[in-house]
Amino acid sequence: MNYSRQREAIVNVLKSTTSHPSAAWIYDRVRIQIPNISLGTVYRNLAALEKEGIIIKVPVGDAREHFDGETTPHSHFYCKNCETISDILFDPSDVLKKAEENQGYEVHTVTYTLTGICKKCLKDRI
Amino acid sequence: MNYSRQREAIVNVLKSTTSHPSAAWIYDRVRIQIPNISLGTVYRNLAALEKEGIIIKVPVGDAREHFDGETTPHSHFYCKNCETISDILFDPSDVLKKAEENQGYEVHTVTYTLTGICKKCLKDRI
DNA sequence: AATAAAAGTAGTAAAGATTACTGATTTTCG
DNA sequence: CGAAAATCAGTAATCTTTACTACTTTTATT
Repeated sequence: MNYSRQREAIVNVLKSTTSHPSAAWIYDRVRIQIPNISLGTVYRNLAALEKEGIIIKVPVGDAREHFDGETTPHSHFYCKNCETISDILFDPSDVLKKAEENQGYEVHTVTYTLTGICKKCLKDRI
Repeated sequence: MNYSRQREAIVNVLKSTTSHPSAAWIYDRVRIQIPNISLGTVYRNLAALEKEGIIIKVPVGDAREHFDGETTPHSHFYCKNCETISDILFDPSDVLKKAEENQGYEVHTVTYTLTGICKKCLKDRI
């Protein structure tokens, strides 16, 4: 994997947010630094970075890819109302071992995915 | 929620497979029974059924929605190579309670989401 | 430093997935 | 039965992702 200014900027954007953004959001942010970067470049690099394990994908089931620069084991809550993804501190890595030992998978990532209504939306009485 | 033949057919297709299909796959199957059903109808009903808790969405992070007619607590493995989603038996419901009690969320669904390479693909030496 | 192969990019087009809209049909319930 | 509400088919529009191509940058080697 050779160096590229574009990829470095993408990683920096992703490592400096906790918002689990989509490709389009990352594109908008990186364009502040590199105005003529192409959306295809963002997608290509996100895929490459994920393959290398430098970033991970966050599964939430909303028909969009979301990415996370934080790769240490943790979990995610997806609010169906405001569509925000928040980190939750549960560490699922014991499950990784169990799945590899008992079920024969080669496991790359594990996360709990919780869906429901977040604190803020509950308070705002949606 | 009023009755409709289309919705009943969609539920039946979904309850009779363990493949965690996408909307397009469900559409193709339902069309065998109801040839002039519309894709929009499939999407609308899947969303309505999910809202009612009759089916759930399976989060895998592949930029597509996947649905599951099995709503009892279990977990999912997504193979990055063959893109198959398989059930794994881990019950994550203790985490649901913890999240509601300690973190104040209203939790609707919880699942472990594992990604990696499945047994079959490992054997086939991809 | 010069240079050639490999890797990466911008820009655009195409494909795939989902949502929105409209006028017609079906369901429900008095 | 008959009217209001819900649902539908068909289509268009939008959003998301991938593919392609000619050009540029990086890397390794001299």
